[in-house]
Amino acid sequence: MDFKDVMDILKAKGYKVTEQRRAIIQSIFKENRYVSAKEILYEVQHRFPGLSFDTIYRNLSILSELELVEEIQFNGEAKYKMSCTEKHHHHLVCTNCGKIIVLPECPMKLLKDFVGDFQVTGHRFEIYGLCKDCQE
Amino acid sequence: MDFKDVMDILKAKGYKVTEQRRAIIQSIFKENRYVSAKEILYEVQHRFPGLSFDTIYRNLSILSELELVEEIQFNGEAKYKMSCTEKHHHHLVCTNCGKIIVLPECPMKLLKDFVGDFQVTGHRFEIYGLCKDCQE
DNA sequence: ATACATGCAAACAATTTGCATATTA
DNA sequence: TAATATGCAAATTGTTTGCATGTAT
Repeated sequence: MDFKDVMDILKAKGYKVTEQRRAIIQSIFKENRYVSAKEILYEVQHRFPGLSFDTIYRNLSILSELELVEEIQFNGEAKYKMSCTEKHHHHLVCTNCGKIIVLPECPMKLLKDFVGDFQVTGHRFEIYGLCKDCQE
Repeated sequence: MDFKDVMDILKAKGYKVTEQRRAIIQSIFKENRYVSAKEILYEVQHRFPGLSFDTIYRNLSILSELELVEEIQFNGEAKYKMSCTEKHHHHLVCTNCGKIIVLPECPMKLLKDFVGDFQVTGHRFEIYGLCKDCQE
């Protein structure tokens, strides 16, 4: 899944291709890590000085609805990256810069038998740390 | 670790034992699940009609600092439960009422070899679902 | 032309802070 | 009495919404 695929999905759903939308999505794609609305704004404002948070949030909300982005909370602030479409997997996440590394195993296999009478709707597994560059 | 232990730790750190603090901490203890600041307020306001969010947040912040509570984010809202002191473990969490069940395995054992040059500071593993009572 | 997008300003909700007063040790 | 806590009000931060205008189809 690349930039063009995402835009095609949006088009197919009736959403329009605007300069701002392209810039926002490209900006998220460019980083292989989780970015906040604020980081996206700073990035995109170079080209679109008038661009504001509403537009970013509205676009993030559409992308989220269509599951085209993955969302994570870092102390009360949401950060986003484009969804991976490879098979189900988990991440090692740098808590400083948001950088991610894909983990090779899903731990759910260990736990199939322990959910009791819960109706499982999802799970989250993330390892946090500092990447090489952020270890100062 | 019970209520008295927590109060003793606070006392030892120079924090004072007030009626409100006791009520807040007791209210979190009483529920074996994650509760929000709002839920704590509603609970405790019966006995302390004047009690306000600032006091709850200030207390949660102290408890968090001392790692006496565990925190989780449910769509932008923080929820808390008293820390478990048993050995390291993970939870099955009901996304509707915050109820938790302790899981018997930590998946980190599967993944020791894959962290590369990350300096690991922590990990999170949670299974989400609906508990029996919330499946309507 | 019509529907969807944007930008502005204003609204919101969760959380935090300054300050005067009250309470604990 | 000295240090910490509380309550109030107001500020802050992240996010959302109403509305008029602009732009893509």
